Amino acid sequence: MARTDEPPDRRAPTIKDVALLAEVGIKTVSRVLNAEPGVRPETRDRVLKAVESLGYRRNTIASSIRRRDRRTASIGLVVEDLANPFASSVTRAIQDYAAARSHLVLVGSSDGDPARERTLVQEFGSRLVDGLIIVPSGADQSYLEYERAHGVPVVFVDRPGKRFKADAVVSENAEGTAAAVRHLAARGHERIAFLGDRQSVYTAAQRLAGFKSAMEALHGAADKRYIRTGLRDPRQARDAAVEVFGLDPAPTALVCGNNLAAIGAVHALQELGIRDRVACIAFDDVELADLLRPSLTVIAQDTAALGATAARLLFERLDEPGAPFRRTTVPVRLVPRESGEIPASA
Amino acid sequence: MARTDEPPDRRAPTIKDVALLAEVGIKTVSRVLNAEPGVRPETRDRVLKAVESLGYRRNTIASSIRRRDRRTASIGLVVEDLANPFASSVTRAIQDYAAARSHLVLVGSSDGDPARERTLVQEFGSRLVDGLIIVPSGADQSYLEYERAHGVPVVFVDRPGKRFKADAVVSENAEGTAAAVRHLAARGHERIAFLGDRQSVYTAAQRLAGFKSAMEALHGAADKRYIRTGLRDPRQARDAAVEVFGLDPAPTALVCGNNLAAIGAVHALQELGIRDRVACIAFDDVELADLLRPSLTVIAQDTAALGATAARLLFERLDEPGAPFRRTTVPVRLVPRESGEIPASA
DNA sequence: GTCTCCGGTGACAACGTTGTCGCCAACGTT
DNA sequence: AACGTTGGCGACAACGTTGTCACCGGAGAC
Repeated sequence: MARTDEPPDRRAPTIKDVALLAEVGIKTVSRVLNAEPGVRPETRDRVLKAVESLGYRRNTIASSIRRRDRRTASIGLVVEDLANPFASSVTRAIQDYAAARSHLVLVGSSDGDPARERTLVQEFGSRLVDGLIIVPSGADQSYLEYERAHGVPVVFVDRPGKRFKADAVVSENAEGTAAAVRHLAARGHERIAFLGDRQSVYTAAQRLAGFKSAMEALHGAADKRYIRTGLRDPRQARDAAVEVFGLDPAPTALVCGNNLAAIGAVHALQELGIRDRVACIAFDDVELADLLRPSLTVIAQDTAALGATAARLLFERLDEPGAPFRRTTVPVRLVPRESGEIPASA
Repeated sequence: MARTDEPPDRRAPTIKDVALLAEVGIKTVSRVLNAEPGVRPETRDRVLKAVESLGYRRNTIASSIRRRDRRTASIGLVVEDLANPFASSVTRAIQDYAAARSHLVLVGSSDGDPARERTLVQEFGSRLVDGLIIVPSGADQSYLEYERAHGVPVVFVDRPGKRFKADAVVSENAEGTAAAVRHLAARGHERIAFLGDRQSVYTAAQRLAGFKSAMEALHGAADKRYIRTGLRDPRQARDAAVEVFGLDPAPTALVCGNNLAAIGAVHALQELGIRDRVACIAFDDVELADLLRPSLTVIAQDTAALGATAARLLFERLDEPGAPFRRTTVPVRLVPRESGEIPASA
């Protein structure tokens, strides 16, 4: 007995259905849909009417498997953690750029795990993305040769990849911390502490390097006891800050290498009751930074530019695969608020 | 003359290449890849060796067009603005749930524009996503009937859809603001102000409703002069707060309907110099809320649960298309900090 | 020895689309 | 009148995969 309780037509209409209804060949439908020449206006109208009345929608992925360029009009993005405001802001900018070129974005979070990053890239690859934008983790992105060999270009964002040359966009990290140091020095600070992430993370290393070179230019050299790295979360940053400000003499100012360090550090200063006396500048702008007391001076990254540039580089690479690789930098901006203005004598 | 400067083999290897190398038929390769029974272990090994040596990777989308279930192992997600921490946090939770089932997530931002939402859904549809998770905007989601008719289930998150019945997960918005009111009332407050978004936004309406009913239960009714809605950004919220706290008698406490309103309101209280005297509870947790002085009491939404539940509902719907629709609610949590403890007499 | 059955396998169609090619009618040119 | 050209169009192959089916050889039943 025939089953009649099935939904009548689960399948979406295809060009075959359209062709049948419009009484033309399937190729003519394809021509109309792709705006190819060689179709009489009245035939075109018949096809469009059939498309309309069936609610036909092109099957992009079936089309892509047959098309010469194989493009799926989608790109893959790997960030460390999409829940992090830095990542989500960059992602949003990439989305907007991609949308303007009618592309969709597949997003995955690697959590800084190279294996997870690689898995995501493979999953993207098997979905035939046209290109990849990656915030690289780990010490080796050479596995990406496979993607490139098969026509999938890669752009790195936030950090350059390792063992794999490709287009990249990064912030001017070293310049940012250097500017922070100069800003503090101009307020009379000489004993400036630094709290940062693991040095294996590109941005963390760059920011410390900028800090050190600016300190050297001013005072000969930075005091190593005031520099703490390898801090992965606010808790570790807090503990490190408590230690550093327990030194004698204690620093009079503090530069934080990222927002997690900043959160921990402000907690520590609060607990120690010296939040009003120690100058503080943090990398990454944070929501509400201007509502803290004292409000927090930050080195803000231009996440919109970071994302938009990464997307631009990718699309330009798609348009011109043979062009030389480019590494672009995006300026950071010191946003002066109260915490950076506290003088050394406080 | 033949062009020899082309890359030697841009095309990724296919099962045909694998079959050739392993000296088997393509169907046997397919069997091995899909772990179908009926392949001798030694044949299997030959195939796997060939897969390995060619670096073969299954073309998921070619496979999906032929497969009976047509699944592409990808889902589409429409949020309002991915750069918003609420959205990115929910997205991250959905990603994780999807990844655990080997699914990828396509994400788009609607910016609250119903037309954009619809465009995104269509783009997702033409990429053959297996399902959709949507934060709906506008007054009519009935266009989703098309997707459902063609086998693409929909789950709403954060707000229910309008004119379209589907699974949905929302926060206990009304309970949240009601709890805030009760919390303030227990500290002696009777004149409590409310700042919120446009009432056409589901969550904003729910939160005001919870506020009003709790006020009625306590004091008979809320004073309408203390209630301001339609606030779209921190600037408008600030202005409204300045007006409300200029009234005589002024409110002694404030409930903010969302984080943007909270930011504006805290600015206003700061400017008016009454930040230490007016109690304040805000919907949505914000980074650094605990570092403000006074630290900000909030009604935190469980974004992780919201996202995970949405994903779970979607996958369960995929597994069982005929089941009755479910609307799930996720509890909110009042996080007591300093600003909620300020007594009415302050 | 013949027949049946079954595990293992491959040839081929099919998915929805685009690329290639050739057909037909209408037209202009010799 | 015969010929080439052109615009408009459709038949069919192909993309990389899975589904259907039939084939082959050997084991077991009679």
